[in-house]
Formats: sequence, C-alpha cells, structure tokens
Amino acid sequence: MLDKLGDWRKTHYTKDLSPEMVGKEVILGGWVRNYRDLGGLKFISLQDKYGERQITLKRGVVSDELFEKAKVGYQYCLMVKGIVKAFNEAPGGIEIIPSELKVLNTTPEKLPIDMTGETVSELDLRLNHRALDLRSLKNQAIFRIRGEMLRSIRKFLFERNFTEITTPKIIGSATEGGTELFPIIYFDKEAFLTQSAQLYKEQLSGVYERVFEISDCFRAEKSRTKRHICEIFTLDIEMAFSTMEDILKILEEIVHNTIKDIRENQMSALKYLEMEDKTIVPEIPFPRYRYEEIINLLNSKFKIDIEFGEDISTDAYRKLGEELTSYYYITHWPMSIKPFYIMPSENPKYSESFDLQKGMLELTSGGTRVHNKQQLLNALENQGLSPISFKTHLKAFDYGMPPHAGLGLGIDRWLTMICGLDDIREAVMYPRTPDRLTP
RNA sequence: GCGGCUAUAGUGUAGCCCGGUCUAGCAUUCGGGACUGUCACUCCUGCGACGCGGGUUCAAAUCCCGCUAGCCGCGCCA
Repeated sequence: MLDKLGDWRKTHYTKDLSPEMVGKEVILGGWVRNYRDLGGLKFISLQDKYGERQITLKRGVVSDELFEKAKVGYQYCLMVKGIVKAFNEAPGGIEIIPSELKVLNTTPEKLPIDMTGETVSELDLRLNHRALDLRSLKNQAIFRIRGEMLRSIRKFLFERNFTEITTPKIIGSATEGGTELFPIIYFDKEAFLTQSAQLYKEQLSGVYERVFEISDCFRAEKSRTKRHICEIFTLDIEMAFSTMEDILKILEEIVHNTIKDIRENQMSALKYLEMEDKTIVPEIPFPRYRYEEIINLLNSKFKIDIEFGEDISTDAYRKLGEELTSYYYITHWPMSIKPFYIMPSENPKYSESFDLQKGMLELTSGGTRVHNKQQLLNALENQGLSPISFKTHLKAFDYGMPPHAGLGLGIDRWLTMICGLDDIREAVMYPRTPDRLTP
C-alpha cells in the first residue's frame, strides 16, 4: 500500500544539509540508491538530484512500526521526515534519524538494468530504460556537466551583447544541400525538419547583429558510428560586422571559458568521470593550420595522400588526432567543398572557413559569409542549386545585409569529449539514431 | 548502404573452437533466515537462463541455414 504525498513537501535537498543543521527536522525525498539491513540496524541511502544522504534506523531509537516499514528495494521513491544528526562514520558526516517515512512508489523485484554499480549494463539496454538509467551516478555527472556547459555559454554570450534567438525547425524547402533532410507532412504540403539554423541566423544577424541559438537540428543520415546521431544539439552563432578572424577569437574564448567554469563548478562530476586530469583548460589562442598544411602533414608523416579539394577521411582524422591531441583550427578549406554561403578568400581557390578540431573529432565549423546578393546568386549557381528555392532567404539580402560571420558547434560531441565518453549516445538524454526512435 | 562479429537467469559473464562430463558454472539482483554502525555490509539458504524458426546427428548451449535484435568498422555526413 503506497503512501500519499499529502501535505508533505521537501524542506531541503540532500546537498543543503550541513553540520549547522544538526538537531533540526527536515523532509527529504528521493530514490533508494542502496539499502543495508544489519538486523537491528538499517541504512537507506536516499538519492535526490543533487546527491545522497544516509537514513539510519536503529531498533529502539525509531518506533518498531517505522523500523518494520523500512523494508525497501532499489529505486523505491521515498520521502522521509527526520532529525539531522552528526555522525562521523556516516557518509558526509551527517545522517537522518527518521520519525516518519513515506513509500510513494515501488519498483519491480528485478530492475531491467543494473543500478547497484555491480555490473555495467549495455548501452542499448540502458537507453531502452533511459528514465531509470539517467538516475545512475555516472549519468548524473554527465548531465550536470552539460547543464554547466549551457549555463556558461549563455552567460558568456549575454555578457558580450548577444541576443538569443529561436528559429523554425520546420522548414518548407531544402536549406543548404548536402545532408539528407527528414521529410514531414505539414497539413497538405511537404515540409522538412531543419538541418541547421544557418540561413535564419544569418538573416537575424542583419537585425540583432550578434545572435546565438542553442537547439536541435536533424540529420537524416544512416550513420552508424559512435560520433553520429540523427537529432543533434548545436550552438549556432552569427556576428554582423565581423569576419572569420573574429569568430576564431570568440570561439576559443568560449571553449576556454566553458571548461574553466566546468572545472570551477562541477569538479566533483569531472572527478567521478575520471576526467579531472584530461579535461583541462586549453591555452589560447589555439594553433591554426591551413587545410594545405594539414594535408601536407598527413602526407609527409603518415603517407596519407589527400588531393587538394578532397575531404579528410575518417582514417586521416584518426591519424591527425594522434599528432594533434588538443584543440586546433583547420582554416582556409578549398572553396569547392564548402557550402555556397561561405566567403571565398582573395585567392578564390580557398575559402574563409574553418573547423575547430579536438584530436580526431570535428567540433565546429564556420567562417565568413557572403553578404552580397549577386555574389550569393553566383555561388548558388556554381553549386548547381536553384536560386528559386532560396527566394525568401535571398530577399533578406536586399535590405542592407551587413558583412557577417559565424559558427556551428556540436554540443553533444563536445560533451562526449569533455566527459571522456566512448559514444555520443551517452551524452544525450534521449538519443535518436537510425535504429532508435524510442524512448 | 557495405563488410565483419555477437546473442546464455533481471544484470554482467563462463561454457561453444574440439557435440555426450551441462542436472549449464560464477558474481550480483530477487525470496527465506542470522546479524545494532554499515557504506559494493557479512554469513547461511533457495529461485531464476541457452533470442526465434528449421536442419545435421544416436545425441546440440556447442555444428549448419534462415529470421530478429544488437555490436564494431567503413561509407554517407552545414
């Protein structure tokens, strides 16, 4: 028989309890992380979103009725009313001596995934039971770092006069070519899920000058790798009156500042993930290599032959990651493999574009954009794209579009690196892959 | 999309190569019992599994085929 919440409300989270509160009555709520029954003495480790506290039931100290009631299973949902007691041998030096206990919900006898820490269940199985899995200490650490990351990025950008924008995720036509789009039915029309905020953020840079968006984009590629998912979470930035040079500077500051904040505010999470020595604040400015320098390096050092104008293969990136382990830029990619909105360099063979790499992984790409309408029209035609399908976008370039530049950063990939995870799906609460649409 | 691999209690694994010894081992979870300072409590005890379908064979967890699910790599990927 389950207890009702009634008029009980939490007075504190587990993290709020301190030695100064000894003797006070508190109400805590959460889930059973561990349960130990020593006969006349029982311990419940109660976990909430911030941590855990020990509830101690000693026969003779608590009522017999309460003592008998405290027979709980892993991940039961409990609320406890009790007195804070200092006890050196208790975890954190504090324990709760309960006067009342509410069992608000129970669990099956056998949980579908391991929640004891004894064994590590397979990722696919954990994802099937994600709402439960996310309560694990590892996941708590990962997503605490994610929260800090987003908070830090937003704070940094707001302090520098950026405006947070939101752009449509349902779009009427293909935006940029390249990746496959998910088609959807929009009443009686065909529509698509957006692949990026690119065109909209460019337009809005002509209004709010410095804009950013943090949101989902969709890639309909059947990529079965540990680095790809179909619904990605990206940071998009666009700055008017700027070039690639300004973007390179602000991006390295963002990376530097975000990792600094994570180390300052979420060190315990980093430690839990054993990343405190690996996720360190990188020195800025980041090394910059031109695309040609990179392919020359790959050729001379690893005998990997890449023609100018070819993309860098997974294998080549892997080798590159052995050579360059920290953050670095690859700039001035061949214009031929960059999208139409990227500004060519003075020598139009090259482009004012860059990728930010961390080891083998591409984290960000960006560059200076074309703001002159005629030049944009020419670029569209050169890439075999139809100006008609970009008609509404092109209109924005009729009314004083400023020179601008920007970037797109994959938040999930970055979190994967920062947490030292093996698979990008670990860094997403509910990942979408070609084979996974639930939960 | 292509190639390689895997599938054993709730979870994680051993056994498979070399068919019989498997009445399928171990850890943990779960049930019962003992235990008043644990923190992966400890100890005793019990329950629980060969993905599905077909084939070979006297005999299949083990060999073969198909299906399903998953894993790894490549390709695709503003």
